[in-house]
Amino acid sequence: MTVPERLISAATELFAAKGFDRVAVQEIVDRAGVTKGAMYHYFGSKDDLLHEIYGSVLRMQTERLEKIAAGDGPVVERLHAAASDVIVTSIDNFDQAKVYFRSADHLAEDKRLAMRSERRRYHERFRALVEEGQAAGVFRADVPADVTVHYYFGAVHHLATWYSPDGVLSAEDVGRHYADLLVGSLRP
Amino acid sequence: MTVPERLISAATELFAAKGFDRVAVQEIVDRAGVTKGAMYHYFGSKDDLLHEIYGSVLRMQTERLEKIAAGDGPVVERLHAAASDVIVTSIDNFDQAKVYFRSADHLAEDKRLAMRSERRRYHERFRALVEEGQAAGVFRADVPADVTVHYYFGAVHHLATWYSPDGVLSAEDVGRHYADLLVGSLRP
DNA sequence: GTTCTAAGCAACCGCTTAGTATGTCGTTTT
DNA sequence: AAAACGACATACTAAGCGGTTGCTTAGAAC
Repeated sequence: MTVPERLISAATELFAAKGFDRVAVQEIVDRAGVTKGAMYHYFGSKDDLLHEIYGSVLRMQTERLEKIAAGDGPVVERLHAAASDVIVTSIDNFDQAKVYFRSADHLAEDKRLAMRSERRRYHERFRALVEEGQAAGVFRADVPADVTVHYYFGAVHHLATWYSPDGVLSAEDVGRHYADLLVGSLRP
Repeated sequence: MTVPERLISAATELFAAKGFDRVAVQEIVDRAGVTKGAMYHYFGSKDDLLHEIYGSVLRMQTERLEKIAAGDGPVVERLHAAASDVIVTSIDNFDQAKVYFRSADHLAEDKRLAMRSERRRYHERFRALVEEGQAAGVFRADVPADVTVHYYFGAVHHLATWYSPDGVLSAEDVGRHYADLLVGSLRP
């Protein structure tokens, strides 16, 4: 691993474990086996590290969602697949996901705005799936799609709080359960 | 308002707006119109303030849940009422709820353990409701009740991130929608 | 083989922070 | 009336923080 990779990796683990504000730059560079000079050579600030982690998760999830949503199966199946996929990939990259889920408001103002628009795009792509099902009459329409999406992603974000990879539930188990609940709640 | 009340109130607003670690004790006492001497007279530490806020929300929610769960209507209605109630009360005390939802891991070790057992009690009371419905055959049983409860409280906690009291949705609207989604997802 | 540059180090700086030690003043107790 | 006490204010400290600044070194370019 190169030095910048080691720094990102160390920062991810530490941010996931203690939260952004509880991690000193010194800890990160210690774990990466370099000094602060090296870190500030590759990254402009501590915020930059967070920004990097945050962005990479968001990009990955967005890509996958768009691919799944653009598939050609019935909308119920596509929504189920998308709902399940976000769980599985979040658990597979659990440290990164934890940082992403819990650190949105630690980003500096300028970077936060940039990220927000990309996050909105993700949200709206998901919402479009729900609305498609509503228009087709296979999903209930008395709950606004927007609310439903917030509802579901609340559940997803909360994974970081309760799920443990050492427990009895595999990532696929949770993904299936969560997707079942979502799709179930949308039955007319 | 007494001085300790003003301190709690100021801390609640600031913690809700910026997060525990981003708030200096000096800011809290400034907003409360006193000095640090006063604060450390009433509270042992900055952590104590958080602990106080955290505990009061938890106590309130637990009390209300137990009252609702112990009612004598059908389990579907009791679960719906409980699910809706937690939303409405969270929004009615939005700053407190925000602090509660987002600050669990900022508590000092000893206080965190104390809180965890009380939170578990809350969680299990809710889970018991779901299991009651499963046993009665009115709820699907292929998703573990435990997972369902985590799922729902994820959605609830996420309120702090997206909901705005100034928007078009009232607390009751959101409460009804969320409860509808939960109960809907549990239909066999 | 000299020059140039990127990579990384060690030391340091200015600032902020939670917490403390002590002082003051009005009220209650004796 | 004296003493004790509760309720704060003032002033301070010790530690930790993110970030900066030269400096050294290793390898590529010519």
